[in-house]
Amino acid sequence: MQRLPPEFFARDATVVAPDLLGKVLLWEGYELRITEVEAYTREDPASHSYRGMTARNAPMFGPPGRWYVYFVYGMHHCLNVVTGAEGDGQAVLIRSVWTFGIASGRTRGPGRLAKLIGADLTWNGRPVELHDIGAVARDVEIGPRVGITQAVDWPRRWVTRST
DNA sequence: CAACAGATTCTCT
DNA sequence: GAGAATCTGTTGT
Repeated sequence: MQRLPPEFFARDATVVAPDLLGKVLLWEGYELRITEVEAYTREDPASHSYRGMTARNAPMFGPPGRWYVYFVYGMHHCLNVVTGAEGDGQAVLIRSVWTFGIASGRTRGPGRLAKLIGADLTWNGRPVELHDIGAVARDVEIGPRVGITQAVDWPRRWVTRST
C-alpha cells in the first residue's frame, strides 16, 4: 500500500484518469476502489474550466493532487482530483468506486459517491490521499462521457469491471 | 435582472 | 422519456 505522490497527479488529465482505475481511497477504514472516471481539460467545451476561472472552479486552477468538489443541480456534490500543472485548469471526475466491507458493490453515479463519503465544498483544496495497492484494472473500456451536451463524443471516460 | 442550461438522480409514465 | 429538487454561471434584454 503506497500513497500516490504529487508527481502522479502532475500529468495531463487524460493520462491520470485511466491510471486512477484500481487505485484506492481509504474511508472509515474501508477500501474504495476507483472503477469509473472522466477527464476534463481547459480546451474541453464540457469542462468547468473552459471559460476561465470562477469562484466555483478556482480549485481546478490550483495545485494538482488536491480535491475539487462542486455542487450541481442544487442537490449533488461531485468529487474530482486536480491534475496537470498549477494553473492548467484540469481535473478528473471520479464517477464510481467499488466498495468492500459493508455492502460490496459498485456505487451508482458521482452524486451518490460524494454523499457516501461525505464529500462537500469543505474538501476543496485539501490534499488527495489515494493509494496504490498493486491492483491492475482489467477489462478497461473507453467511452463517451455522461450528462453533458458539449463534446459528447470525446473518448474521455474510462470504466473497469474488475474489482 | 430574467431566462436557461447544467460533469445528477429518483420517480412515474 | 419527462419532471422535480433548486444552486451556479452564462447570455441576452
